[in-house]
Amino acid sequence: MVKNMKKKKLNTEENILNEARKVFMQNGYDGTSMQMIADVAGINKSLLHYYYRSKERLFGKVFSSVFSQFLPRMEEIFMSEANLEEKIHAFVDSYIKVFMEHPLIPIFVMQELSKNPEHLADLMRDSEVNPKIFIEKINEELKAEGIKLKDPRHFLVNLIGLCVFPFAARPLIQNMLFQNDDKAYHQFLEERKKEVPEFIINAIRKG
Amino acid sequence: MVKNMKKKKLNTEENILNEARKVFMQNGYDGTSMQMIADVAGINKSLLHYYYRSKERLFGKVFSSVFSQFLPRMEEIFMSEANLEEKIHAFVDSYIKVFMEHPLIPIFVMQELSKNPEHLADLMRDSEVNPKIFIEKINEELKAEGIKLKDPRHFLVNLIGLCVFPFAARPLIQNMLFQNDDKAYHQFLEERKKEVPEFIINAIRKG
DNA sequence: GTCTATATTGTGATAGAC
DNA sequence: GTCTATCACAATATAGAC
Repeated sequence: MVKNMKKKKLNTEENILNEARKVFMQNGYDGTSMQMIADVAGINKSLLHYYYRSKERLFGKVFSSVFSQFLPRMEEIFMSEANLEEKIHAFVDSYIKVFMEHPLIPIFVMQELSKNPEHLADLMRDSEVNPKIFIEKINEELKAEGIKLKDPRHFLVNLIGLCVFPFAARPLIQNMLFQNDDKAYHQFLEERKKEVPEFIINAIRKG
Repeated sequence: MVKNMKKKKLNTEENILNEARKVFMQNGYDGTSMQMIADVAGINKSLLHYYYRSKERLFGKVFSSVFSQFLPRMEEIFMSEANLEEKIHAFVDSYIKVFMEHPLIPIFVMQELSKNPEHLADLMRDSEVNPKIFIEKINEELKAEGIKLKDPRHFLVNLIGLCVFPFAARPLIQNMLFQNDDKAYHQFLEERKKEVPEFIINAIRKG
């Protein structure tokens, strides 16, 4: 009765976006051709242009969808009513989880933003996330806990960096530290859900 | 009297490698064409092939030169006779310095390794760096200082991640936390030479 | 060693039949 | 909406003159 009961075969437009997302994330903008996307999506090259006009526009849609998948979490977690330790745990747990499901997000986002930093302005305008009040909120939070930091931005960068880096540098880490053992690397990531919060909390208490 | 007294005009082969390095680091492998390199190097496209046979081979030379610029530092610092705190300071200071001079290294290396992880095997074979004894050395170091960590690999990943991340995620950080102010971002990096070691040492002492 | 010219394939994009 | 055919151009790479 309801539309879209069949598992696959959502409308073509959404299907293209989903498949384009996979291909772009795997190969980057420059490493992806419209032909590759068409093949993966099981349609003709021309249809891509029919729905999205150009490669750049299609990529734009893909990128902002990826971007909005991880950015809002940050604010959401830190604006909640939990205490600081709980927030740190929630933050780390949430991000390690997303990245374990979508391991290509970090390197994809950083790579493409590195090539086109100017696109960030547009993305931030649409995102409803206000970095300034966000930072101010974290600052209050730290003060309330009696933690004196010269600049809360170091705290935030450390927090995010410790979550992101193991995914961005996966090949290096997995090769050098785990002899390319997938299982061992995976377990390492699981451990970090506890290790990273402990590390951070130790680092900032007293000081 | 001596050869190469003229500042520029080293031999063509080296010149190509230097310019190719800049272009590849800025645009990545897929985002770079042989024409771009030829233009920047001020020579003809064909000469690139004359000296390096193919784009892939030229890229290979570039990549391994970049790779060997930052990998050996790691072992060098940790194999020295300094104590743990000194090593952490030396490590952070050394890497933040290199990356401030060559800010594109982190994202370039991670991006290209992410696309071709299999190349790491070759690079490691040439590099004289043995990760296994390196990790063991750090482990002993930590024990000698009375620091009990379940796995020294978390320590190492944290240490590297805290240095690398601010460069890999520069656009995000600079936009969201510093309103795209170059000066402020630069000062932030300078601060991290002190902030990061303090952060780490706090985190691991006792436990 | 360095150039011009060219071969070959792939690219993003559009026109037009159905 | 979806396809085929095609355009104009850029890509890597090679051959051959100088």
